[in-house]
Amino acid sequence: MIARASHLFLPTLRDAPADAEAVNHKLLVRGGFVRQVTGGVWTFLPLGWRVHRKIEQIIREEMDGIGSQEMLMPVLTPFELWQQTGRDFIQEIFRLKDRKGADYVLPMTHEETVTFHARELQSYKQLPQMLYHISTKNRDEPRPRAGLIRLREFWMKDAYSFDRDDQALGKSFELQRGAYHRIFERAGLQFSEVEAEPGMMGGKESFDFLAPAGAGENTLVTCENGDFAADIEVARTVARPAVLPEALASPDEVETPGVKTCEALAAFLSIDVAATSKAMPVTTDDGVVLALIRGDDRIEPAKLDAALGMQSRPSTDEEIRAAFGASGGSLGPVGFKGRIVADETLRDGQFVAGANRDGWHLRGVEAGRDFQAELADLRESADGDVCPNCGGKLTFTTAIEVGHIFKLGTKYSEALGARFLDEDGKKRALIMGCYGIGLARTMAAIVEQRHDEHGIMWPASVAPYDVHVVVLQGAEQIGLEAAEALSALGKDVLLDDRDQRPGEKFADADLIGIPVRITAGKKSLEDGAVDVRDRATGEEQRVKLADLGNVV
RNA sequence: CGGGACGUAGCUCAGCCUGGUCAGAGCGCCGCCUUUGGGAGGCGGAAGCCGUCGGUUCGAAUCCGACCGUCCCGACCA
Repeated sequence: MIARASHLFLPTLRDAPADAEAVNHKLLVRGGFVRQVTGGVWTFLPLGWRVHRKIEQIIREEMDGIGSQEMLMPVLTPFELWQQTGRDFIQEIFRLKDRKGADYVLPMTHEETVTFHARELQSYKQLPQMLYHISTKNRDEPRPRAGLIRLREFWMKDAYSFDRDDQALGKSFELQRGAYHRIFERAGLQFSEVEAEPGMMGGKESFDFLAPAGAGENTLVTCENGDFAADIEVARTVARPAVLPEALASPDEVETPGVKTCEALAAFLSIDVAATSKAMPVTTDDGVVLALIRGDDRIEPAKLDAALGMQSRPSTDEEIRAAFGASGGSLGPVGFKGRIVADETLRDGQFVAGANRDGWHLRGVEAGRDFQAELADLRESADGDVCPNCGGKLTFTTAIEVGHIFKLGTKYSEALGARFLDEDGKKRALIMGCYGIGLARTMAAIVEQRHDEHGIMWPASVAPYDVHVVVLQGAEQIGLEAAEALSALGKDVLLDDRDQRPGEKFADADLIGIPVRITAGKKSLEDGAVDVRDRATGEEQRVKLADLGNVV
């Protein structure tokens, strides 16, 4: 196939839009792949849609390859289904009414709908089943951002597995996991599979596929020795040991006028900051809870909520006053009547803590002796932590969550009554798993990972065209012949036949990032040949038309 | 939803502080000429309700207010 650039809607730009910051945003807009219609809502222009469809096709092939069956579920969904599963409270769901006043949602995921259909599975003999579809999702995002990374409308591949028991679910899960690795490898993406938070999905086990990128919403923690990778929200890494002062037989009150932070406290007492403790009061549905971490740490909210088993938010000044009788800066666990959750780093040893009296602290406070607390991993992994498996050095990388797989269990099947008869004649709820991939995010991640100062460098597997033939003046004939020869070999060819200056054509070619560029110009014409250039390496060689098939 | 920045031509921006030839530039676009292996050059041209509404003023892109929108940080987040 040959596409003539002179006829395409391919609006490349010399400048990036002023409000673009993320690399994927700048390059995809400049290259004429996408345009924003409004916040978080984008059109894929012809070139961008070709890439999107390439990614889609890779996913489709790998899904089909593990026996997952493609179908298509509607976007417009009765709200009633979401009420039945108890997800009607989620803020991000787009809601609308029809003219009769009936409620609908534009869902961000299709558990409800697919489970609605799964009610037709009635016997263990029909299991296992894996169903998927690739289609539009909507989320009423409070803040879309970073180009194609956080959108209000996007395409997703979501697959769902239905099994009779946990063991069978394990098998489905492994099939999906394998397919995910193949999909991202084929898409030319560098990624890590990590343990993750299930979030609003519910369920027990979940893994994220994180692609390191210059822009992204996740932080990937990896060990230099390759034996550890986790999202920072769940990373259990090892903190540096604290230098603790001599132990005291009981807590000792010390006046600390004007000391409000742990750093100031440590300096005032001439001790290691890690020998202090930081009190973080949070408010939950059950009232104020004290979260306690080491003075040099920050709290990881996702871990805290997981430890609490409920959502929390920082307490207000009034709530703190009422609960502690003191203000922030002098809070501590000793004498606090409510629930206390302390980080594991505070399990052993004595720490300095607030005295719940403005301007005073306690030295020699010991968990278990001076206060009772639940111990949990609450701290955010920090620079200087080491690998929990081997003690190796850790690196922290911004990453894009391109995929995620969950073991859901029976949450949706029970809520919607999707049951089957097992061999023993008993009715059981289907055991479900769900598996998602964000298409536009994957595309954005590829751009983030594979670009240089001139533009994108698509891997061949997802490039919008296989070859970019740049025709310069005086070489129109051989350029067309080259394009036709490649087309006859089954290649998709973008033929730049525009009446533009060479520099402009080359710059556009670099920007668009098709892996192979062929230049037909007077220089090569003298040899009856064309110049074949690798976009990624910049290597160029002169090739006779007859030999093109061996090179491209 | 909190904090910050911004909104002038298709894109990037100047002008605003100090109201009155301020409707401007570069790139892009259209026509002609010239040029052709890394965004050349010349001549001519089209193009903006200065985000919207309201207020102040003899007069508003410019000052004030409200609203809308976009981006960034945070909150939030399959």
